Amino acid sequence: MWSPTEYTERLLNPLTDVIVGMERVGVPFDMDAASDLLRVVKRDEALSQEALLDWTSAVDYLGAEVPPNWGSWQQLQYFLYTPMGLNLPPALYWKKGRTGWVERDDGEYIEEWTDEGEFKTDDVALSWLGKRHPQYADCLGAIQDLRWQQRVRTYLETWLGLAVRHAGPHGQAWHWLHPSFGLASDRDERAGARTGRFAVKNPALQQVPVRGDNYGLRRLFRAPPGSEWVVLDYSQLEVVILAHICNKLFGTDDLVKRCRPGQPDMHSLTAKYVFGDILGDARLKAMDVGDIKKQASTERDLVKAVRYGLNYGKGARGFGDTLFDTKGEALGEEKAQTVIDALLDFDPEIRQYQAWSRERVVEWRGAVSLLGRFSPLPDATSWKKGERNRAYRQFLNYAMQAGGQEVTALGMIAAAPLMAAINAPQILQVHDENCFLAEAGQGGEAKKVALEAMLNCVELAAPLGASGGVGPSWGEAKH
DNA sequence: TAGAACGGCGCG
DNA sequence: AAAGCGCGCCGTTCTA
Repeated sequence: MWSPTEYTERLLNPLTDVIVGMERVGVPFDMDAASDLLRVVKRDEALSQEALLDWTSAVDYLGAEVPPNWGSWQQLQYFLYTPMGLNLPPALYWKKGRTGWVERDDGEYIEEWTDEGEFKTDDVALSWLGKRHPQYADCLGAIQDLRWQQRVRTYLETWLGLAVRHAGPHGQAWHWLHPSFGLASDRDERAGARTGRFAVKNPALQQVPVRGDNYGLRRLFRAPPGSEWVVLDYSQLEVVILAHICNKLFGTDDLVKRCRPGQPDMHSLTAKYVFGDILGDARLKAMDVGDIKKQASTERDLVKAVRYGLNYGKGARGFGDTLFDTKGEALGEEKAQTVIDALLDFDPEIRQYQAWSRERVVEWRGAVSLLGRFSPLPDATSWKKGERNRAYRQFLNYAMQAGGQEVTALGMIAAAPLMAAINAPQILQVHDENCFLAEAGQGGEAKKVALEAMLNCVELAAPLGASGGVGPSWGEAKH
């Protein structure tokens, strides 16, 4: 733990210098490719609109001349459930309204909820409806497509509107985006998150689509001719932090061992254990868990999702609603609890850490980070159970998220002078990922230098891991 | 008519 | 659903 003075001098002040450097250099952006892509997206968007127009006329929008505005969830909801007459989705897709507080027999106050309310129209709900009503699957799919296309168009228009042209660190004229890091530039003066993570705004480059992106948006963030994009990611940084914390608290090293280099992939190992050894044979059969899949993903992805959800306090109720079997039905609380128990049996340290956190959050009414920052959580002693539970979940998360941010910050600080020496400045940070711009042919060397700095910036009980890549753009630099 | 509230969704 | 945490941002609808 560091003193406030140490924290300021060794982390906050030098981090500010790195941030100022990133703001000055900017993020290279391929405007020509973006303009071309914008035309493509607009065309796709028009096709989706056209397909939907057929649907609206086919079902006769209850006599109204005007088709729904697909950007309005209220109008969409009306369209789906009244003119189209789709069956009601299960309870988990309802938006419920709070009616008040009730005192239970044991004196505990809990919130009371009503089933009356509006239907959700988010992506999960639309997918559910599409499965339940195959004859409307195309229509619902077109709505989902249109939403994505509209979103992508908005991204592109925003970036195109913000890009400026000037010479980069290696001398070439190119287009650049200059987001604000940390302290925001608009009316919101918050300096990033309470956990210490900082924000990247105008544009929000920490949210550039990557999962399921069919347009290749990250390829638009392209190094100028004569430069190369270098990216490095910490591997499961928050798990490493958790392993370190457990080692310090309980003297155990089960998680630590699993982070060591040369160990089998953590999530695959866990999946094999949870679905094979633990949920094998009798228990597996009894709960029909052999069919468990999270949409089309693998058991590894499911176990990974459960591990991260658990780390942040997600419970059987939540997992029961967000994990699905192969039939597309929600797993349910009971089966989800079985999966959770299996993972906790595999990693007893997590159970220990959760019990410890339950006590500490009440005692401290706050949480402490790896290097000693304190985050107040006064709700830990609220008379409302929901607020107490939330404070507990925030406590769980704070240790890992704040710790991860501190490690990343120290890595950036350690890398900065070394990268300056080889003319490869940092241009972006996305929580556990650092991007640099190297001179052509120097990407490999730059990657080595940055990796070394990132891995050795702090001494933890569990070893840090990272991997990286070099390429002409952000999208193509991935390993 | 500007701002707040809300749903929805992008990322780690 | 303050039943997984942390953010920013967009469009629609509500409200002062």
